Amino acid sequence: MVGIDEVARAAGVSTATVSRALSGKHNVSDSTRERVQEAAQRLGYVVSSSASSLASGRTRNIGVVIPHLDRWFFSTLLSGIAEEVTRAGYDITLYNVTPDREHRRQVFDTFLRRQRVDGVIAVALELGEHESRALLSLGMPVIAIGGPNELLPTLSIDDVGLGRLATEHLLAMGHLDIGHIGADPEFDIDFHIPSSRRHGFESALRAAGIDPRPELFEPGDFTIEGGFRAAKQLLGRPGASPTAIFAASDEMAIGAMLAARDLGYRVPTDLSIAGIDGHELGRFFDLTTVDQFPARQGARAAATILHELEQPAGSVPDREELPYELVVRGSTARIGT
Amino acid sequence: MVGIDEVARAAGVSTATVSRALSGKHNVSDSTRERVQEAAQRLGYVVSSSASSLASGRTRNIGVVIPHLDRWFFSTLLSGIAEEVTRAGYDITLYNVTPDREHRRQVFDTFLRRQRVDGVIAVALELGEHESRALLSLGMPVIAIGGPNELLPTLSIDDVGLGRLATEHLLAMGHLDIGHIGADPEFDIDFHIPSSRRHGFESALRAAGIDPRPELFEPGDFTIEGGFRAAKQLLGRPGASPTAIFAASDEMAIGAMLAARDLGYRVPTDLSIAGIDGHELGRFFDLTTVDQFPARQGARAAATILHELEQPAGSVPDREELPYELVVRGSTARIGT
DNA sequence: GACTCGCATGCAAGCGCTTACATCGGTGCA
DNA sequence: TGCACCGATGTAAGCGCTTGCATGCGAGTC
Repeated sequence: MVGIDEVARAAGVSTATVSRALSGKHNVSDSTRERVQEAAQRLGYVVSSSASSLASGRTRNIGVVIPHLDRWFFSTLLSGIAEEVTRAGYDITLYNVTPDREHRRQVFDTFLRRQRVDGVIAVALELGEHESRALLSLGMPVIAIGGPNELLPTLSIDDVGLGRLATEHLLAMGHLDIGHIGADPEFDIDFHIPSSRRHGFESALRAAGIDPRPELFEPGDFTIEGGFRAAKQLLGRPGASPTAIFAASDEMAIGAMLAARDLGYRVPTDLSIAGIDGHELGRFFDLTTVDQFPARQGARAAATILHELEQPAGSVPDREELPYELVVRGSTARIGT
Repeated sequence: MVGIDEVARAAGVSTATVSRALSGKHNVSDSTRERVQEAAQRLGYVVSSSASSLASGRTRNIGVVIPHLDRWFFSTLLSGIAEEVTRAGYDITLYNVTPDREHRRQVFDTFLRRQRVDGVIAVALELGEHESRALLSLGMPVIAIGGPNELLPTLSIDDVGLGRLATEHLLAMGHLDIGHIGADPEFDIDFHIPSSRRHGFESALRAAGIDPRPELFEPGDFTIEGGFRAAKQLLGRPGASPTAIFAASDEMAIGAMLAARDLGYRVPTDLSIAGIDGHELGRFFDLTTVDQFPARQGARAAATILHELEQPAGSVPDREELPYELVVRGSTARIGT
């Protein structure tokens, strides 16, 4: 591996000048810079990140803490982060936290503290106080996407509003008997998103003068299969007979569509179905949804961190709301049409 | 941030001993090691990866070069890598190569050469000679998953065999008129997997004494939607009338199932459908497939690299075949049942 | 013409670890 | 008892860069 002194020799300057020329500092004459760049190019020189990091204290690397890699929402979000981060010439190192307590503790207390990264993006994790403090104590820019977090700067989405918007859409189409597939109350302890959506659902109903009926609710696990099972349950329940279903995720909504079809319902003629997320399959299934633009969420978090790194002047804003948008497609219609 | 000398002072030993104790070297007495560990724990000391890397030349970090983060196959594979790598206490840094030529060149010629990683896993990329050589010249263990590659150690899957196996299954069920959704010949230049599967398909037919009929082929883009479109095309074509369809991916097969249902076919009574991949949705759609275990592919590549890193004795085997397995479910049946 | 100033460049001291080598007590054996 | 040997520990020289400070030089100022 060629080192900086070889380049210095080749360009006839000191290593200090090579370092300055290559890292784009402004106090190098143009001619020198060109000569250095040409020499570096010719010799195939690339700075060693460990040496550079040690000397400068900057790694040009962003840590991403993420609970799942193989779920659509997360991988899409990660993709958004990756694009933005790569564009800025930074690398990404991945910390895939599993449900395993011990491993999770290790990520926060050890892995992230190895000074391998300049900043951290924590994706859709419900962080405990210890974990939040661990992130804070890293002494570097940190941003959380998702759950509200008192201690950390957060890019959060209004899950109550998301649920309300989807429900209001169904109400606006004249539906009064709306089923809901969502939060299993069991999970609520450390995963609040689904129950927020459910609150949005119920508050929209109440605002329209409708009392939520327990028999119109069915828990689901956020997969297509789970939505399918839940919808069969809901639609088969005596006395339930909803004219619309709001599922707390697009994957469950798609499962519900398939279940409805299975049971002989025509969507949307007999049953309207709406979801949340903006899943890529939504277009294919012609699913009405509230899009939350996960790729853009990732890109935005990345941009915020990068900005903070380049201009430490403005600190990360404490709390920012992410946009969402109702996308009306063919799975919902006015009642009775 | 506490440094190694604080720990040394607290434990009453030299920094050398701290380093040895913490990195699990064997020439430290048990009592000293405990004292050091206790002190490190108490002070919250974690070694700085850049300092450690610079001094030792080892980063404890694996680079993963991957073309998509948001496609099921890739994210599942990545998930497999992550689990294995994390278990060994290594980090992962992600190099998400995009179709952009310039960016791609940068990844191979610059990013990977920053000495940030100890080894590289290149996932399902068709690497050009320049790129292969760039990886080789890194002077570290490298492994490619997917395409056959003359120059690099490869974990490859027999795509011809995969296609043949799926086809043989359909033949064994008595099908003679088998449609195929797969390789768009246009893509063949830098993406050979689908055409290998197609070759497998055709060779199985020929071995059974059947000549492939061009009207029973339709290109697809590996998405559900693409499979849906292709199946409609294929099933609507006058004179085609297949009794079975083999799609080169599960996502296309699922699209084909939905299209068939749309057109009034009963699956498998009127039409058998088989795919390839082992997609998580396959179980839900009761899809017969040839599973290629992507998560295990990732885990295996990771294990190979890690092993090589720990025991540089045995070098990475040049070429290893990945296993695959026919999973028969309800989407295929004997003809005429 | 002497002096100041600013810019380009060089010098050299680290950044925080790892590790080859030296040192120092024991142990075991003749 | 003396000597070789071995395991635990310390000493200190880097690892390959970055950057504060010093230097030198040409231009601008009075």
